[in-house]
Amino acid sequence: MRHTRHNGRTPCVETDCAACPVARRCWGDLALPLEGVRARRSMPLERGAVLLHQGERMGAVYIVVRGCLILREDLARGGQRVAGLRLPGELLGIESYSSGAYSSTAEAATETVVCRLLLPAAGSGHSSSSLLERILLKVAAQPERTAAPWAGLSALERVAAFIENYALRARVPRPTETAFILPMTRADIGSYLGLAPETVVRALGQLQGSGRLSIHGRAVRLAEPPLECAAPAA
Amino acid sequence: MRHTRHNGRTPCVETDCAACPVARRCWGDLALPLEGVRARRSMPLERGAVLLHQGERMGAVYIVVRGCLILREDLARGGQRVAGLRLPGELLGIESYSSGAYSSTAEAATETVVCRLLLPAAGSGHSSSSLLERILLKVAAQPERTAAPWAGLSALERVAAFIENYALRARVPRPTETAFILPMTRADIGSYLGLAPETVVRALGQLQGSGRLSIHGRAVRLAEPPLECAAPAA
DNA sequence: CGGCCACTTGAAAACCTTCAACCTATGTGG
DNA sequence: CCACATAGGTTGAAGGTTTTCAAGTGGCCG
Repeated sequence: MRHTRHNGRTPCVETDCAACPVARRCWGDLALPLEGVRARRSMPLERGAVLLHQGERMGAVYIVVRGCLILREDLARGGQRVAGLRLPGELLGIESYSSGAYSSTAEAATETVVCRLLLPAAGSGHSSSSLLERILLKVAAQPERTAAPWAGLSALERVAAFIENYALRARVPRPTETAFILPMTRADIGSYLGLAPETVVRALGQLQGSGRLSIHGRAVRLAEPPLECAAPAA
Repeated sequence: MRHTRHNGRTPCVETDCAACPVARRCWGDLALPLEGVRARRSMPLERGAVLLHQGERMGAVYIVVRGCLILREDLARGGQRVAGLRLPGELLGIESYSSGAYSSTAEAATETVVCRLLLPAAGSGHSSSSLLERILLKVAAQPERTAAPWAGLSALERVAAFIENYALRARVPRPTETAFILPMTRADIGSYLGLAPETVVRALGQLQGSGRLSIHGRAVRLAEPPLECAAPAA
């Protein structure tokens, strides 16, 4: 374990995940051995910092440890959209494994720590089965966690579904008792959901009016716990 | 190579993909060795046949060889939606690798042949690195091919983007010269895109009127070749 | 203080859905 | 062969939802 830098609670070390005290947050239950999974923890990225750019040659796969990354995509037809979020335990960059270039820009929505996974070169044939199997599990599970459960819903339901999905993925402890912070602007939420920012504002107002949640600025508290329709495992 | 059944052009055999004459369609360029990747080809599924049901215990991962599978999802709030398509070379069922149950019902939209991949048990630690690496590559690439490039677009643009994306994924040879068949009803397309079937009809009419494509029933011909914005590799 | 950014609100316009009717092709039973 | 039923497709008009435009508020920071 070679220390490269230090920062209080988030030492920047290159280490085996098996030795990490918070490996469970990344890898879920530890039924599979973690030996051979090596990673290098980053310094905290402050809000607004960009971890990687769309189009950049893919250099690494990251896993989010703490905070939140927002994925922005420049569209061919001009303009930008929010293509996704990455919350603790989720992978970033693996979707570029075959295309070779990152498909979106990843920006810290709040103070964020990531680990850079140390992967063997593709095609080398020297990969550790254990590592590959763990990653495959995560990659396979990710679309289900990440996929839009709000397709074909009304604006109101979309916003509600988004917030409940966020609470699940962010593992908010007791979302009906404690308020949590949405780390995005109304415009970002709108872009992500395919809605105008004003529509997000009005939908939040209606949801609050009907008692499904309460919201003050970016602080939300849910009235009912979200169904574990997706995102329990991994 | 053990024959289990036979049917003209689609013998139902359990074999090593390295020995399959059309392995390139499934696995792309053959830079990585295919040794150790074993699969069992199915009999052709006729239109309407169901390969697997939502909620069913996950028993296998399939790869589409020919035809098209349509993924239908029963929603918690009642009703159904088309959650996706699977075209030749695309994987099916891997997203249930961690949840353990299929998340949607897969129905043949046209005569379809699949191969059941013979995977080692998860967590066994006896997996072939070569197989895992190939599958990881495919799984990583799939969201990019499959993700909705029409989020936040108007109905017209959504329908256009869908058809172009379909032509790319289906590898239609010269989509501007030869017509190809969309293997879905207007209602299915609408469900997939989050639009009413009538809206799909009207959008197709407008696209034809403006010369972006021509359509007769389910046969489409494009005016301009789709940009290879996604889905070139894998 | 002034500027900027996120957020909010209202009113008009654009868009999409819904409803209802009708059409066409296909398949079935008499 | 015809009558009938069914499913997919198409069209028009009405109504609802969402977007757009415009204006205004409040917080934060130089």
